Amino acid sequence: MHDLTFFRNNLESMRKRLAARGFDLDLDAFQDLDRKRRQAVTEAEMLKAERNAASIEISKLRKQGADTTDRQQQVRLTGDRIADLDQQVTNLDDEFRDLLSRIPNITDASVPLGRSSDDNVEVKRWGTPREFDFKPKPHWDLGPELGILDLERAAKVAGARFAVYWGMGARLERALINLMLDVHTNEHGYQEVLPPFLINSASLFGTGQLPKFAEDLFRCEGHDLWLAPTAEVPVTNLYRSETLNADQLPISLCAYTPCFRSEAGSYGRDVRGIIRQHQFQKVELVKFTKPEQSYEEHEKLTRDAEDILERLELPYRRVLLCSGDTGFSAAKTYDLEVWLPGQNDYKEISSCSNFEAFQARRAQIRTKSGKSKSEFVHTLNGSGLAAGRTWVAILENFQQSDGSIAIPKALQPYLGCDRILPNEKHY
RNA sequence: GGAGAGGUGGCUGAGUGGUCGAAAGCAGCGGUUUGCUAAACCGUCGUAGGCCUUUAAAGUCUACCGGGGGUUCGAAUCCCCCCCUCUCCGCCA
Repeated sequence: MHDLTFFRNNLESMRKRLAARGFDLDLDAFQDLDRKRRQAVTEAEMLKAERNAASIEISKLRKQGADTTDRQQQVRLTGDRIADLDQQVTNLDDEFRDLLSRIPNITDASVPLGRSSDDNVEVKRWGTPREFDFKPKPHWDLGPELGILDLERAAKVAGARFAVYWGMGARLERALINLMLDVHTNEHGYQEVLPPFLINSASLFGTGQLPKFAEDLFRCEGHDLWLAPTAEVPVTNLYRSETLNADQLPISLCAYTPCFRSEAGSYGRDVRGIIRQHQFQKVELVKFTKPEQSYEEHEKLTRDAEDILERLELPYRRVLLCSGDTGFSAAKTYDLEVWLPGQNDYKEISSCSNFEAFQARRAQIRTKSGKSKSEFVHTLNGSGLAAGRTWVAILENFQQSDGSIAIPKALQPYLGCDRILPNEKHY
């Protein structure tokens, strides 16, 4: 959400910058609503001042023993008009807030202009895709053949876009999560948190998923609770409505959580395998920073995510999203894409964003040092990494001609072996 | 799920219908005093929104005592609903 005063004072330039990311701001609608709201507020407040004065007057008169019935009757009428105006103000406020809360963040100056993912800019490439002396298989063949991935039974138990992992498949997922958490907490300076997986509407509003993207979420019937689509939501909202001491910033947190997404509108995309699931596991990195340090921390956070890929010896590239492809709340986003031999392409495995004050303003997360006025923090987050897609990358990149999977050195202590062989107990 | 207690400013904590945005204390900030520190003393000290103003400041008004509704000329205070915290009981991993 934008700062109203700033937005109002810079309407034309905001309109242009929003257009750069493909959002069409209706200036007339904005100004009209803004003007109507201020009119109603002004009128209601004038009447309230009048009523307050009259109440004090009545109080004095009654102490003197005067009959105030008529005066009370008059004020009562004023009260009715106030109630009427207050209702108008409430309605206009809601409407205005709704309008404001659906306007996306503006992108940073370093973000290239563009309309779609075609205009994203590759800024870096690490590792060389391996040369195979046989035709590499996609994970949806490898997993079931090894008896470690079972999509049929997942469909029975839950439905399409769910997975069941057996034996070393399950252990591989757990090993990846443990490796990521250990590296981030021990070597990158993040504190681990384990947040709730169900979250309320206020939290989703704070990070920007609501009100605009409700259809992407799963909701618990009869409760104000939703399944978290990413740990970004519960972790960023840990400090909702709080003022953080500037000396403590930046605060770096990492969290393992499952993530639940309805994937409405993704029909036909990534239907094979486990690239796109209703549930996937992820280790998330979240930072709260002072405004002036957020871009430096954004680079660091992205490097922290990349470090995991490098330890796992997985070739990847870093892509800077263009204005049109950057998400609703973000000012700047890097996607990390891992090489998947089975798809013969790079595929998103992490997304690292700087939201500047956009989420902090929605979630009321401030910072204050000494006597300076409090200001909104900047929030950042990134996957470090999506475990499901890392699982896929391990299988596809390290598959052997005999169908087994070699395990990169860094992961071996976590998996307890250097190779995944066919699961003899998968019936 | 049942019974009870409670939610007031950064914190502690008064306040049961009328200048209460709210006593007092602590912390914070500014100052006086002081060889330094400490103490003492004086002052100051919430947030948001509207009006005014070129912006800001100042000024002024409005709102805010967990959230929402109601009663009243007037609500932190009375009534109703909800949420949260704590204690006990039940249930449960």
